[in-house]
Amino acid sequence: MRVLDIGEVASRSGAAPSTLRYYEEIGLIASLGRHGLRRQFDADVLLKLSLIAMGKAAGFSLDEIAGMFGRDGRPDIPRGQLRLRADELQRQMVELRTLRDVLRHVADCPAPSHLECPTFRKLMQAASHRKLAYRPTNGPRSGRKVASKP
Amino acid sequence: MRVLDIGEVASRSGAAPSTLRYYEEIGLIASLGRHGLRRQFDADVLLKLSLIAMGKAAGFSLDEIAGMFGRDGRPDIPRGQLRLRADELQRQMVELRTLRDVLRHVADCPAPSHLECPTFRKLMQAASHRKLAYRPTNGPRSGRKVASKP
DNA sequence: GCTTGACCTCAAGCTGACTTGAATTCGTAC
DNA sequence: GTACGAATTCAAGTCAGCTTGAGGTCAAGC
Repeated sequence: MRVLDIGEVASRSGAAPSTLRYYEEIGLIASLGRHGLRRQFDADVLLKLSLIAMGKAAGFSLDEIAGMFGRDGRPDIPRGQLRLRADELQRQMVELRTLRDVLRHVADCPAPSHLECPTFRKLMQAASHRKLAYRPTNGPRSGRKVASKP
Repeated sequence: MRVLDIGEVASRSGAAPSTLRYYEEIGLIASLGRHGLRRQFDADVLLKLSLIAMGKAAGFSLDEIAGMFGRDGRPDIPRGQLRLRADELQRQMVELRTLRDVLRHVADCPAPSHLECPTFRKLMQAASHRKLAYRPTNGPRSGRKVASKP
């Protein structure tokens, strides 16, 4: 079992030490113990950090990501829920693709002003059916708090 | 020229009145004036709010969005920036797809623990080349401040 | 044995995008 | 003319996800 100290985890994962400390504080990752003052981590933490990075990239909050790990720190989500999440990601992807296409169109459209471009106006029409809603910071949903393990 | 008061703009756009006031405060939208205390808006503001919504969905900050309107209040979006953003959306999509695949795999994988499943590990390997980096709140970049018009 | 440099803790600060609350002011309907 | 409801202002609060800074501690290398 390889043991890494925080500095190494930091440089390998790209996360700042302060971030790792923060993650530990909120119970998202766990350290094995200390060497003097220095936190020591199992090398597995790198894998977990990758998962966390992916989750963040996908728009999940840290709370939600934390909910995806079981008591033993292993990923452990009811399979049905996983499939639901996957489907939601699928939908999100479709939205992103649409948006990407809009942006590309607008970037390449030769009309002097976008308001004069019929394609743009049409896209705007389509978009304006969507309602604005406030979502504090990022992430599709905020729910349970990250629990610090007792 | 249709004139709407703030309540109507709010209900049509889905943005809360407080949000509209906030947008006006930072110079993102402008009101025509008042009827008594009530702000009055040109109906055009709805289009602008749609644009703002799209911009937000695309990951632009309000600052950036504000920068996309010319002096006359018409959208005037730098094409290069749009392409960059589209490319970033592309990358985000790829991440989402990977995560979706991970989730789907995990949902269907019969291995007792995912960490022991070679497929899982391989997917994670692929993902782990990505570095984590802190981006304060949302949006890939924060830049100029929204200027209130003099 | 001393220095060095990376780590530690703890509280506080920051960013963006709003919301909330208290106290107030209107226009309109009765 | 008075009550009502919706809007107003302003300062302060909120949220996530960290970073920063001051002051302290430790293990390893010389």
